[in-house]
Amino acid sequence: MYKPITIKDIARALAISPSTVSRALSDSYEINELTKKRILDYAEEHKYKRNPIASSLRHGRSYSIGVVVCEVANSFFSQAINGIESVAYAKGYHVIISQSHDAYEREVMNIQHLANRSVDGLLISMSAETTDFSHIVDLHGRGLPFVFFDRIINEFETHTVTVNNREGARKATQSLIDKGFRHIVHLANAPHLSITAERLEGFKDALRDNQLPYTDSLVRYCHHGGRLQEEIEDAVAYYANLDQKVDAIFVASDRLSMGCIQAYHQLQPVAQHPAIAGFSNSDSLNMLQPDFTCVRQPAFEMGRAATEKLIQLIESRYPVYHFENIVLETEIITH
Amino acid sequence: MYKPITIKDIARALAISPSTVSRALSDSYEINELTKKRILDYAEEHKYKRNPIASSLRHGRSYSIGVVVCEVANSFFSQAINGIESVAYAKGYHVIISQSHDAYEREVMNIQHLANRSVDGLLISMSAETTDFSHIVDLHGRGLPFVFFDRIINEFETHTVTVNNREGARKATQSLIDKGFRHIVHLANAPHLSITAERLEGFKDALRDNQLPYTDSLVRYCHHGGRLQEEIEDAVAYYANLDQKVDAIFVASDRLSMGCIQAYHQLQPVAQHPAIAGFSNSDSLNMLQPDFTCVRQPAFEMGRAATEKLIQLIESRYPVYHFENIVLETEIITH
DNA sequence: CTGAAAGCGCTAACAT
DNA sequence: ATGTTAGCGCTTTCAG
Repeated sequence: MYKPITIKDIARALAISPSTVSRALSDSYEINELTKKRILDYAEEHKYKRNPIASSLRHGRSYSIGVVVCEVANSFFSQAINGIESVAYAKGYHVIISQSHDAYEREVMNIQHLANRSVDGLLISMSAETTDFSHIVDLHGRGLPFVFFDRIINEFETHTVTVNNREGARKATQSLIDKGFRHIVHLANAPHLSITAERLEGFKDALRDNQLPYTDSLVRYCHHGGRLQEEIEDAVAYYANLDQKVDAIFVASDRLSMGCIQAYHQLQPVAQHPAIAGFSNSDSLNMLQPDFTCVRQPAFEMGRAATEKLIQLIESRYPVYHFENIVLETEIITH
Repeated sequence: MYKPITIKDIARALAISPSTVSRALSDSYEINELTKKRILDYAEEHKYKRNPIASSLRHGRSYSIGVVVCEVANSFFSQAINGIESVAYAKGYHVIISQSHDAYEREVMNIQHLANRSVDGLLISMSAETTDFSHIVDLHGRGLPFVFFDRIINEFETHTVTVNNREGARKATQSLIDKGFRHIVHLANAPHLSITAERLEGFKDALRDNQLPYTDSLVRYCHHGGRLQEEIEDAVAYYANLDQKVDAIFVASDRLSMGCIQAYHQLQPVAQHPAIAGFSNSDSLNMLQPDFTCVRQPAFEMGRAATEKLIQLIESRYPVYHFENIVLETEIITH
C-alpha cells in the first residue's frame, strides 16, 4: 500500500551507490558538495523520509523514551509531559506515554511493555500502590537507563528530579496557621511514596514551629492515592468524628484535594468546609474552594530536567557513576 | 550495554536453525512438539524477548497506532484514550499519543512526525484551528489509514465515530428551558469543527420546539476552542452587554464551560451567574456550578470503536470501499 | 570522495 | 519437520 521512497530508490535514480546517499543524508563530511546537493534536492523533491525502524535496527536503539505516570488527566503530570516532550523532540526522541492509574499491575505491565518495545530509557513517577520494585530493579540491572521524577525510589542509584516537598508542605501548613486555624489535619497520599514521607515532615515542621501538638491521629493515608473515592470519604468521615473540630486540612495532592472537596460537597454547604491547602497544579481547584492555598510544583521544568538527564544516560558512552538528585523549589499561591 | 538474547543465540545454544526457533516462537503448526517445547523452555528460562524493531522492519509494519487529540488533560479525551488503549493493547498494538493543543502547526507537525515514525494508522480528533486538511489528505492518498472520532472531516471517505451531537445539544438546551429559562445563548466552539455545526443545530431545534426566537446574535464562537481564555471572556462580556439579560448558557465543551465559569467568577458571585448546561465528561464541573447540567459522551466506547475500525483497516488485505459512520448516543445528567 | 559488502534480528519462500 | 537463503532499509567498515 503505502510504499515510501528509500535510499536505494534515490541511489538508482541518480546512478550512485546507496552508501553515498546515506552519507549525504546524514550530512557526513567526506562527501562532494555537489553530489550532496544533488542528493538532497532529489530527496526533498520526492519527499524522502528516513525509515526510522531500519535506522533503529541498525543502531540498536529506538530513539524513543517511555514515560510512566499514574494518569495524564492530571494537571501536574500533563504539564510534566509537556516538558518531557519539549526536550525529547528537540533531541530527536519520541515519547511513549503510559498510565499506571496508580495500580501496581498496570505499572508492571506498562514497564514490561515499554521495555519490550525497546525504548532506550524510562522516565518514571511511581504508582501509589507499588511496594515491590523488582520489575524495575531487574530491567535496570540489565542496563536499561531509568530516571525518576516526583515519586522516586531508592532501590538503586540514578538521577532523580523532585521538588523540595518538605518545605512546600511546611509553607502550605504555615499559611493555614497564619490564617488563624489551629486544628489542622493532614490528608496524605499512599504511605510508601517518597513524597508522602517528605510532605508529612513539612507538615510536622510547621506545627512544631508554632507550638502546635502533633499526633499520628492527625494524618489519614490514602493507600490508592485517591483512586477510590471511598478512601477519601472515609478520611473525611474520620475527621468529622474527631473530638476537636477540624478547621483546616493540608492535602498532599491535586487528586486528593479534588476528592476531598467532592466529599465535603456531599455533606455540607461550602461555607462550612474546613479550609484547604495543598499541593496542586490545577487552575480550576481554587475556583472550587475560594480560599484554597496551593503549592505549585514546576512540573514543566521537572519534565525537562528529567528528560535531559535520561538522554544523557542513554547517550553516554561510558558507564555513569555519578548521579544527580535535582531538587527544585515550589511556589505557594495564597488567597 | 543492554544486549538482549536473540533468536540466533537460541539456535546456536540448541544446535538448530534460526528459522526453526522463529517458527516455535510464532507458534507455527509445522513443527515438532518436542522441539517446540525445548525452544520455548529455553526462551522462557533466558527471558528471550522478540525484538519488535526487527520484526517491524521485516513486516513493513510497526504495530503501533498514532493518536492526535487536542490535549490529554481533558476528561473526554483521557477517557477516549483509555478506550483506545484497551483495544490496541489487546490486539498487540502500541499507542503513541500526541497533543495538538488545538493549534494548526502542532497538528501538522505531530501527524508528520507520527507518519515518519511509521505508525500503521492514525486516530484523529481534529484541532479547533485547522481549516486546511491537505496534510491529512496527502498521507491518506499515499495509503495511510485514518479513522476520525469526535471532530471529523469530510475530505474523503473513511470510518468515523461520533455521538449524536444534535440530539445531545437539543436535550441540554431543553433542560434549561424546562428549568424556566427563556433567554438562552450558546457559547460555541470553533466554527469549522464538525461538532460545532451539529451542536448549533440541536440548540436551534430546542428553541424552535419551544417557540423561542433564534438569531445568530445568540451564538458566540471560540475560534481557538478556548485555548485563549480571552476569547471566552470576550463572549461573556458580550452577553453582559445584551439588551436582554441572559439567564442561561448552553456551552459546547468541557473546556469552554470551565473557562466560562472562570470568567464569571471574576465578575460576580456564583448566585448571579447564568445557569449553564453543556457537553462535559468531567466530574468536577458540576461541583463548580451546583446546577450544571451536562451531556456526557461515551468517550471510552468511542475510543474503543474507533480503534477497532482502524485496526480493521490496517489489517485488511484488500482495499476497503465500505466505510462506517458510527454514531453513539449521549447521556444527559441533570440536577 | 565513492562503492562494495556485510549485517542489525527476524521471517517467509523455497528447498530437503 | 527442519535447514538454507535472501532481504526488509539503513549504516559502516574497508577498499579503492
